[in-house]
Amino acid sequence: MATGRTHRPATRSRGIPEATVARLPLYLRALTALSERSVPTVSSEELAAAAGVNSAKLRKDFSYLGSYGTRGVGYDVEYLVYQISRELGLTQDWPVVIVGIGNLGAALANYGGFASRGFRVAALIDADPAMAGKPVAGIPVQHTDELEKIIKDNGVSIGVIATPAGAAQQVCDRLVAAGVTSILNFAPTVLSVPDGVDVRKVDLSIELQILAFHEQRKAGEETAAGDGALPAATAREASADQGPDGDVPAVMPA
Amino acid sequence: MATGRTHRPATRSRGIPEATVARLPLYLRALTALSERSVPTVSSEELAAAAGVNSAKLRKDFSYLGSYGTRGVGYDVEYLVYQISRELGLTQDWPVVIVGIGNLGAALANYGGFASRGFRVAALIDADPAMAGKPVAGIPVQHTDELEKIIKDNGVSIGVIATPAGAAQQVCDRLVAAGVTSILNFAPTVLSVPDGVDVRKVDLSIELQILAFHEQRKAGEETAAGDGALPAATAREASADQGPDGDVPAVMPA
DNA sequence: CCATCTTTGTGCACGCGTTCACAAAGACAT
DNA sequence: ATGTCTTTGTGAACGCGTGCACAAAGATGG
Repeated sequence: MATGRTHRPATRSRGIPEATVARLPLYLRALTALSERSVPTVSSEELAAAAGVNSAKLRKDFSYLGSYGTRGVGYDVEYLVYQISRELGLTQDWPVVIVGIGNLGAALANYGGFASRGFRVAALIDADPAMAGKPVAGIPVQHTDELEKIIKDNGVSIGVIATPAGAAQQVCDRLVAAGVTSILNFAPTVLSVPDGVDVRKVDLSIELQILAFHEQRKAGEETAAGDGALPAATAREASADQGPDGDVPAVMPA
Repeated sequence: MATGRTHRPATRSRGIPEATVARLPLYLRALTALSERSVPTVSSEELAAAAGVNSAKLRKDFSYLGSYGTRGVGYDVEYLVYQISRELGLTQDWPVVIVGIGNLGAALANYGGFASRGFRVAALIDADPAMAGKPVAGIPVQHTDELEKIIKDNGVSIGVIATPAGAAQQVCDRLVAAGVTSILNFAPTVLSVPDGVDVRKVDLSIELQILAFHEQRKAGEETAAGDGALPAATAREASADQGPDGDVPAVMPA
């Protein structure tokens, strides 16, 4: 033992684990619901159940933010909502641009989830000249030529890419060059970006394929209940595990 | 103490790590692109670059599937496409139902990614009677009343929920009761399902909030002042985050 | 003020996933 | 055949995330 290895090179102090960050929005949602019902306090057990996680995990997550609970009582809902919102940076306004106003882009523009939590759709951008000026979700679509100007004029740092795969990297490059440092990518492509730029991808195709894998597994277990000779173990499988982990894989088909 | 919990001997053999399963679709997409360009073989290094992962990780991933590579040469593209497709269960046809044909549901229905890889939209279901019969993406929308019948008649085991949050759990329960054992959930809700049912969720709001967290982190490192108006687009070198501790004051509001 | 009861915060151990580094395996040239 | 060169497949170490189990902290009641 005495691993004596480098004890904390850095990455601590304000370093909240990525897995925890990914769960904060989940807690926030549950807390907001409680807040709307005017529930004053909530225990880790209750909140964990509402968020679909283990209570010990939740307490540990909160411990990274500080000690906001009261032993014997629980957490103050309003206070926690504020703390998490602040930690996630939702107390400020984030202008967002959506590039690629096809079916998906339009759906995103109409998605109420944006406006509700500090996010504001600053502009909709599409490469099709015929789309220019046409209002989607009450916002007129602008042409790709305006991309750089829009980003700069609005101080946009978060961009959403909902273009076909072929255009994604090019759009990404332009967004980054114009100053965007966080990208949510719905296109089925692996984007390459310079250091300092965050990319998260969301893809239906990958999610479905993962489901298909497990589905096939389940189907195979029933019919082939011969060699294993360890039937009890099946319940342990991946069963009803909720959200994946810190990251959401994504890849759409061409 | 001394719980000495027996370390699961099972979960091996056919047990491909979840993290690996999540990457297989990524490899498959890269391989398909190579296949279309008639590239016969590919090295782990090249394929890893195309998929955006580490080559050692890729090789280990493939090692769970078996030894499909040739040392000194690489992997046979076509063969690997087949093996991964088979492993993911994509060599068979998966009928899928989409419930909730709003903006998002319609976008999903129109999404070409379904048909392209073993997935077939068997039906579109919506609770609004006015939608019934109306074709979306060439498929007539059916009313929720038909849900159970549709599931059973088509042998559907995978369901996509694109309803408002309030209806999601109810729809989920009905899908499960009718025989669906895999669910892709787009509604911002934590679904509770019985053991044996897989749920994967895709949540735009959460993804954006995670981006906002990192964005705030980046912005906070430079200066506390700056409101929007980022200087020239030289967002290139912002890396080196994780500044030395003690730089972030613990603002404690009243 | 003390006893009891509830719930937080966390030390600890465990298992999974990632990465390094290298021996084994095979292609290819001579 | 033999040697060299390329690339796979994997043993081993490491670090992160998870969950248990419990002591500390504070509320509550007498």
